[in-house]
Amino acid sequence: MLDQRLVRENPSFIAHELERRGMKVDLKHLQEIAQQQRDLEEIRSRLQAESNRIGKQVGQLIKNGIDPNSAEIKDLRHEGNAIKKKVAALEEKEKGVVATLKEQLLRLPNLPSPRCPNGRSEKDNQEKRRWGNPRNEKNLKTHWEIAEKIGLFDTERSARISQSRFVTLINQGARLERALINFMLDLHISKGYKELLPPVLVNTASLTGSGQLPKFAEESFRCNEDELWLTPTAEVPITSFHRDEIIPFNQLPLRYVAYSPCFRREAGSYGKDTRGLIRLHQFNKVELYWFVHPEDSEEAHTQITADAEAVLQALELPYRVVEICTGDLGFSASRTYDLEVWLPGAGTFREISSCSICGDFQARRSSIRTKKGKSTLLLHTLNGSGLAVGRTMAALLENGQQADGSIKLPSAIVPYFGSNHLQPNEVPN
RNA sequence: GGAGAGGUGGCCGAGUGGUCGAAGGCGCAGCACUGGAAAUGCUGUAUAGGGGCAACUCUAUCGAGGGUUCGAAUCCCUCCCUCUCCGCCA
Repeated sequence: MLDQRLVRENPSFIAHELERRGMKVDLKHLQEIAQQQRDLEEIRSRLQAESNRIGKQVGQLIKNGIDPNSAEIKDLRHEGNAIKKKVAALEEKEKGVVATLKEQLLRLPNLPSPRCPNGRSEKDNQEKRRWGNPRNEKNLKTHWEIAEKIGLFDTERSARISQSRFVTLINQGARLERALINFMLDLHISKGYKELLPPVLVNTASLTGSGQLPKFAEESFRCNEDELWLTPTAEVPITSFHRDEIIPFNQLPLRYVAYSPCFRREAGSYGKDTRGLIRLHQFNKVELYWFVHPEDSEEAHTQITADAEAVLQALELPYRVVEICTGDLGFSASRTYDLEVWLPGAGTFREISSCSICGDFQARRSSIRTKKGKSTLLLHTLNGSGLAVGRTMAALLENGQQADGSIKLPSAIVPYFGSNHLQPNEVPN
């Protein structure tokens, strides 16, 4: 959420910054509402002060022994009642104004960082660097072709269980997924991250706090009978882990790592990536999340990205780092680096991690502050995948494929998986 | 699901209609004392939004929302949450 004061005092700045995102917004109306809200509050609070004064006066008089039924007291009561009527009318109006204001504020995305490069779309994202040596042989298989041969997962039967875009991992597939989750968690924990295993059913306030609601309701699965949603990312519960808190300055930064299944409706992506592990309604992810002092957030962004990269490097997976331009920036982010892993079977780089700095955007929505001396201020939040597990498995399959149909696995995963390779399954599923 | 108890400041805990943002204690910070510390003493110690250069000041907040009243932490209604016992269950 954007600062209400900024809306009031400098709406043209906001409009200009949102234009960098490709949004054309007229904030004149919103500014008026914000101003109106403040004016109403001012008038109302002045009346309330008057009302309080009368209340105290009556109390004092009665205490001093004046007859509660005297004319003097009666007059004060009348006066009090008159003010109360005025306040009630103002309050009702103010409530409506506040609701409208909040509703509209919650739908505005974060302002892009001054460092975020301008651009209109995905096409204008900037490649920053590459790591590793991508394989480029012809006739490399896609991960779903490989997986079918080895018997790692079953999508057809999963549709029977659920719908399309769900997967059941089988045998070595299931084992490898577990191994990857544990490997990633241990790697991050060894760097000082604190592990959380949060609920995956989250309430509306949580989704609003991190920015998924109210604008992207159609992207999340919702429970019918309860005010609960399936979380689309562990970023949501982690943000709300500290909602409405003031975290002492000396406790920052707080760095969390959390594994969670993630649920996304993927509305509007029908027909895209229909095969394999790339785009599912349910997938596993290990998420990194930082709460930092505002002054430290730029540096933290570099570090959280490096921590995500460390997973790819340990797994010997070639990737590139892409800086997202203003036109492609996520709703809550002010600046983002995507990590894209090389998928030789598909012959493309695919996003496997997105590392964003959200500034005070989520902190304001979730009311998470820090305290330095006497002054409290909103802190900054950052998140990054470390990594999307299904996509990591896809990358391992495509990058590790051998001429004989087996898959060579990186040594880092051996202690977790128990083997350095995968063999085609002899037994049909 | 049934029965009961309860939600007050960073924590504990008092407060059942009148100047209560809220006693007391703990914790924390500063100062004094000390060679240094402990102990002790004094002072301070919520958040948000307005106004003011500032000192300061106004409003709101005692789980949430309504209501009664000149006045509500205190009375009434609704909801949420927590705890205990029983039932059920992984």
